[in-house]
Amino acid sequence: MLFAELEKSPEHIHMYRITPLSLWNAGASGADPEEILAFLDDVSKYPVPPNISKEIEDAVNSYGRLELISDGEGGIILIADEEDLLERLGDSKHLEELLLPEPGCEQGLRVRPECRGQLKLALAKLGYPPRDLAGYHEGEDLPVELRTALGDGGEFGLRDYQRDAVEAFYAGGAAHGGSGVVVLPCGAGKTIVGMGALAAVGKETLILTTNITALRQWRRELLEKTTLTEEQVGEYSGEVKEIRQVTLSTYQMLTYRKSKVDDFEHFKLFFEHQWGLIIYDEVHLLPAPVFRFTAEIQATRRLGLTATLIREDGKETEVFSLIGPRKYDVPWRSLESGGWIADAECVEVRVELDPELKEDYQLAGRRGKFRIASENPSKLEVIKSLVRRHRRDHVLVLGQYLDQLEAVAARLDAPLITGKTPQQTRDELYEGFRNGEILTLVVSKVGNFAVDLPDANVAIQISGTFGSRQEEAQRLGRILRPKQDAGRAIFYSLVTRGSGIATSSREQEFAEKRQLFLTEQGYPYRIIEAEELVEEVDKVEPEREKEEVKEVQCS
DNA sequence: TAGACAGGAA
DNA sequence: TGAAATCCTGTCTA
Repeated sequence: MLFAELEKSPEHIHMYRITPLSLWNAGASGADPEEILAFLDDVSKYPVPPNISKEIEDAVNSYGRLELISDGEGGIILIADEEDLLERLGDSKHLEELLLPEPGCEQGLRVRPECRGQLKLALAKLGYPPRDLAGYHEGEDLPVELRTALGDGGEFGLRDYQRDAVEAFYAGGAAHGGSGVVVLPCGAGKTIVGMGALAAVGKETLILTTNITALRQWRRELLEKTTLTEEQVGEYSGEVKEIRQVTLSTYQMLTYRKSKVDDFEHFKLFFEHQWGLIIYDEVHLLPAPVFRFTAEIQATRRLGLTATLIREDGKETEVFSLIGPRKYDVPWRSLESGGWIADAECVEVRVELDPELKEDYQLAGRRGKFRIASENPSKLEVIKSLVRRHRRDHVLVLGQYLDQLEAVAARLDAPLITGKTPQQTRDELYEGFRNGEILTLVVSKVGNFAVDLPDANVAIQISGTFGSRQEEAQRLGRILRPKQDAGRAIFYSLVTRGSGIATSSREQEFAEKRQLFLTEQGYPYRIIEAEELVEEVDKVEPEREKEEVKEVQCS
């Protein structure tokens, strides 16, 4: 039962924040306020104050007090569970332009159909997110089935949680099912859920992704795992402009404008076909203008897929209102126990700031401090030790600053991939990493989004964006694909320790924020001191290395 | 007509 | 808070 978000997690304490949005999501997924209150009473030292219980109850129940329904003739009516509420809304200045002027019908307020999205957003801001039961336009039929058996005899079917996700999304069937967000960790098969939804809906579909690699990956998987043929799947990108029964495109394509004042040229893609379903891949990265488009196509079924609903820009309400409520969510840890994703351990390594930089650090401004702490050269030694300890593992070194990454790559004598690296070189390096010729790979921010980045079992994060929880989740996801030998995955995060007594560094503060999401998902961070780590590696590893050499000689 | 590259956008 | 990466388009070259 998810009805709160982790806000802070200082040692041994988790601080959750209960927000209207978190309660709406709970309400939308069928949570009972009684259950939530019972849970709170159960874990509270003192009884929950009555006014708080009331607020929680109201918030959970406020999702669904309003409903958008169809009048059967193409019109949309807003109805409420109480006359008063409806009256107040009818008088509201904020809603005036979104409703039709005539009082119209007995049941409720008539909505301007083209304002359906905006109205939902406005009502959510007023604290009454409506349940949208106004239905969807049909869209062109497109019978699709998942190939349940692959040619090589391997069974391919939906895993239980994937089937549950599809069902949760499409609950209510053709009339009502069909808008919402499914939250699944990287590597848990979000594309499969998308295909399941596509098959369930059985209509022409538009799929939007963040980049071309993801687009191609979708295309490949669609052709491999469904009955769709090459002729039915089209790519609408900078290179190719096909519009087929299933069309794949990128957000950047839709948001492209020649200049700031021009129109969005490719917006028409939304109206080009009678799409029965739109799939938003990585919905947490949805660019702001796409919300505007989405507000205009509320009569089309929408599925949002994401590993984390967190948006660093705080546009969660927009996602909730315009794409739909959270329909399905599994804690990462529970997929781990099912063996669908690898066991992972998170370790924060605290590193002393290089003495020569201490003065600079003191004098630097807020952002200067973060940069100096992030690029702390003392991290080099620690990285070296970690790589030495994991010399038989597949290690990814992830960082934010190019200078720093170059220094690390040079020191480790490992290849570096940045945004400037040509695709061909990337492919070669990825291939080398995949087949074990390369054991350590240094990767810049490209690693956050590159779907083709091979799996590793050890990740060392040496610097990252200002407290981005999303990035942290993305990076952990890199090592979560289940390993054949059931080996454990380890995620190291290097953080410069605060210089003063009992003060944290700027980097530490951000690191704490970054770690929230993982803590929420059940991945606690173990903290170790860099000095101890280096010492231990220096003590233990030479012995092991000798043994390894012996083994090699014997064989 | 493909590939390389620069420039703009968010 | 700021740096880095990406994609799309248009132009130039061979």
